[in-house]
Amino acid sequence: MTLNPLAKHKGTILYGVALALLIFLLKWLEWRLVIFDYALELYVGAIALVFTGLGIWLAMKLTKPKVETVVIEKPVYIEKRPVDAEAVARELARMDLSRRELEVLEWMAQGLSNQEIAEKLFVSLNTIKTHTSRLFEKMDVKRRTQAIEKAKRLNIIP
Amino acid sequence: MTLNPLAKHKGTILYGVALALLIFLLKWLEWRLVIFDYALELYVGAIALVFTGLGIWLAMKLTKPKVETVVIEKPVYIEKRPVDAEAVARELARMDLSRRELEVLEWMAQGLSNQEIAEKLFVSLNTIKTHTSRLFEKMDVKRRTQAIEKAKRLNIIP
DNA sequence: GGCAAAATCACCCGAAAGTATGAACGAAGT
DNA sequence: ACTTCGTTCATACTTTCGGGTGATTTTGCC
Repeated sequence: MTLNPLAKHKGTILYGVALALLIFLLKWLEWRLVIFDYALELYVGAIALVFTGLGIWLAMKLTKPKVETVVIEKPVYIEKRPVDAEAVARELARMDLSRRELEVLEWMAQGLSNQEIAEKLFVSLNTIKTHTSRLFEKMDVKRRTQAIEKAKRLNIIP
Repeated sequence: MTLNPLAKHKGTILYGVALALLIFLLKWLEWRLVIFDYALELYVGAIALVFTGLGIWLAMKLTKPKVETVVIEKPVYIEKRPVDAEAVARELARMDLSRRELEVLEWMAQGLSNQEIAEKLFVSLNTIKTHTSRLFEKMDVKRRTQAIEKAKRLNIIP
């Protein structure tokens, strides 16, 4: 979760505004209720209720969700291709493909044209071209077919 | 999560007790503070603070913890991808690729350009283009990348 | 708040790939 | 002899791909 500077303090700002409104409300209540005998008790009760609610709301807003990790065993069919895991890892690290580039690579290996990939990812054709260019550069290949071949050989792609 | 009847209402009971204690505290404060001029404001402020805290505490205790479930797929290694040999054979028969077309397909999957394949097979570029065209037609694909994908999927190519 | 990387998009140009069509040749089968 | 099929090659044309350059926006991080 990343928040821009405004959103980061949204809670605080909301709290401030809510507090201001409450003070007006309380002043009004003070003025209205002093005419009764049991005004003070009612007033205090109301304040207690309102601020209890405010506390609850605050807590709801501000508590961070607990992250629970669930490990699910999912059967994955693996080719019995003997691979030098270390060499693969080294080459993968050297390539350092970004998430988007990897995504493009995957669709590319599925046989999609740049145009089709662009439509699938909701971006322009030019963007895909840029991605593929950097991809080929990083992977040290000249064509998409070579990229696919290398990716399959390194098990980047099933 | 299963709770016994007592534990189930622990929060409520605690809240009740806390409330009782607070009332005593408030009565005491009321008695102590009425002698000052700004007693009411202080009193109200204290109540607001205390009940805000109470609300937060309540929310913490009573709300179910927000849980973000993160699913981690743990790969379970299984021998080999199960292939429907018959279906593959049927499709292969339907395609009925010639010797030369198969050869071109293999080099294609290695990432070679048409020009490179032509040089490798000692024929002209145009010849390779003809082969690839008929290949795509037979395989019912539009691009070489699709042909490669399909060929790998059907185990025509390692 | 500012920096660096990633992602986005555009334009141009040449290369490669793919489509369409036609044609020549030889081997295999009837 | 005739047909069929695979292979070969060519020309012309369209589409896609890939390289190069530059720019703006978004995002992650310190």
